[in-house]
Order: sequence, then structure tokens, then C-alpha cells
Amino acid sequence: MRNTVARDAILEIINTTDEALSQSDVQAKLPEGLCNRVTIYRVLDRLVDEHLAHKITNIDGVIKYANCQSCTTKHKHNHLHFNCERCNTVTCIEAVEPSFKLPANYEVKNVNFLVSGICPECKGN
Amino acid sequence: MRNTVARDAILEIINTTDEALSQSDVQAKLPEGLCNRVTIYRVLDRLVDEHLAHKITNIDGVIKYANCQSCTTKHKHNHLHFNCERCNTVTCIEAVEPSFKLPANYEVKNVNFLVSGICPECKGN
DNA sequence: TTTTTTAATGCAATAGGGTTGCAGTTGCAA
DNA sequence: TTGCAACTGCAACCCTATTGCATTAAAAAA
Repeated sequence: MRNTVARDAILEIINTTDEALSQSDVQAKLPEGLCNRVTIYRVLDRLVDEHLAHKITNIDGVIKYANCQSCTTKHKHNHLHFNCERCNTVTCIEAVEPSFKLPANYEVKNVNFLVSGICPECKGN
Repeated sequence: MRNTVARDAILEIINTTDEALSQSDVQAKLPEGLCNRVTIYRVLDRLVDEHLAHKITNIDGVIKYANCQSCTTKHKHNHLHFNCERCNTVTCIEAVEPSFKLPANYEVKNVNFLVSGICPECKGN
């Protein structure tokens, strides 16, 4: 995995933003022309492979990425994500890990728990 | 809400299929040329409004629809959905309602719990 | 330092899900 | 039977995301 300008800049953005970001969110935060839009998609996917970010599929189908807190060898993200309908942000609610128990013989590989509604900030306004 | 040929046919499909279906899944099951692809999108949305179907956003961002079991006045679908990576189906696991508790001031309007992995059928083969 | 290797990037084209505007059709109530 | 509004078809469009291929540039090797 090489250290490139695009990778550094995108990782920095992911790590300093406390909401999950889509490719276009990242693009909006990058200096104009720093890299191609396709590169953003590819870097984000690479960050997931490196366990530096995790993927969340939002209610509207758009894929968002957020930084990993403690994923050294394996991703573990069964915490909840909240999508605010008003400000349209997706945030990790790390504190909340829903508990559930599947019937026998289901092999779980990935969890995407998404709750949408109104976040405290928007509710206050 | 009017009773149309398209609505009847699509509702019948949704009600007799025990996996969640996307617009293109429904189209594949409809007699060729019964209606336009746009109509399928619109009918599915209408069925959701009528509380006859509910929406699930799959991991890959595709929206699927499944019939409602007991939604007379209000949708309530905090049951789990399972997406099999192998046969790429999404099924309602009605029996499993994950429990979770959000911090104060979050107003929940919608729940989309999706777990992906391998389903029992595919695991057996 | 220079060379070499190959991962990473840019670009243009493409795919696929979903939506919109509008004219025409049809269910259904009056 | 008539009239209205809900529904549909069609074409165009938007958006997210992916792919193939030529080029560039990290970083290891010489």
C-alpha cells in the first residue's frame, strides 16, 4: 500500500470528521483538483481493506465511509448508525451495539444497522 | 387508491414471494409488457403508502420491497433482514427484533437492520 | 543516485438504479 | 354516462458507482 497524496488527504479527512462521508462528501472537502473522482472511490475502498475505515450503506443507498476506532486485524462494526433526515448526516453511535440472535445456520459476515430519524442537533432547532 | 392491472399483479407477486424484491426482480416476474418499468417503481411506492409493503435498503444500495404482515395503520418493521451474498436474496427474519437503546433526543422514524452473509440454503450446498 | 517495478492515477466511457415532466389513458364516483 | 383525478407510458434525465487502458509516480533494487 503506497503513500500517495490522495490517500493521505482522504485519510486525514476521514479521521478528522465525525460523520460518515460519501465519495462526493469527501470530494467537497478536498482541495479542488487534488485528485480525480474515481481515485476517491478507489482510495476509500483501499482504506477499508487496510482496516482504517468502514462502510455504511445509507437508507438512500449511498455508501458512506467512517474511520475505524480499533480494527487492527478484522473489522467489527456492529454498532448502530444514525441517519438524520433533516441534515442528512450519518453518524456512528459507537455506544450502541444492538443485540440479536439469528436462527441456526446463518453465517454472518457483515452488519449494517441503520436507524433514521431526527438527530438531537436538528431537534433542538 | 385505484385498483389497476399493474397494482393487482405486483401486489400478488409481493404477497406470494417470501423474499424481498427490487423493481427489477418484480419486472422479471411480471408477464412481459404488462406495464412499464416506471409504473413498477410507482406502484411499489404506493403499496408502501398503503401499508401493504415495506422497504429495505440492501447492502449494495438497491431498494427491495417485501409484504407487510400486520401493518394496518402504521409500519413497524424493526425486524431483521438477511442478505445472502451467494444467492443474493434478502429475506425478512420476522422472528428477530434486535434490541437497542439510543441516547436521549434521537427521534427514530425508520429502522433498517441488515445482516449479510450466507443463508442456510446456500450453506448446505 | 539512478534504474526498475508495479501500485496508483486520470480520463473517458459505461452500467444500473431511480426520478421527472408531460401527454394520454382509465378507474370509479357522481 | 359523464367527468375528474389517479394512474400509466415514454423519453429524457440524474446520480452513484465501475471499468479498461494508457500514463504517472512511489519505493524497492541496483
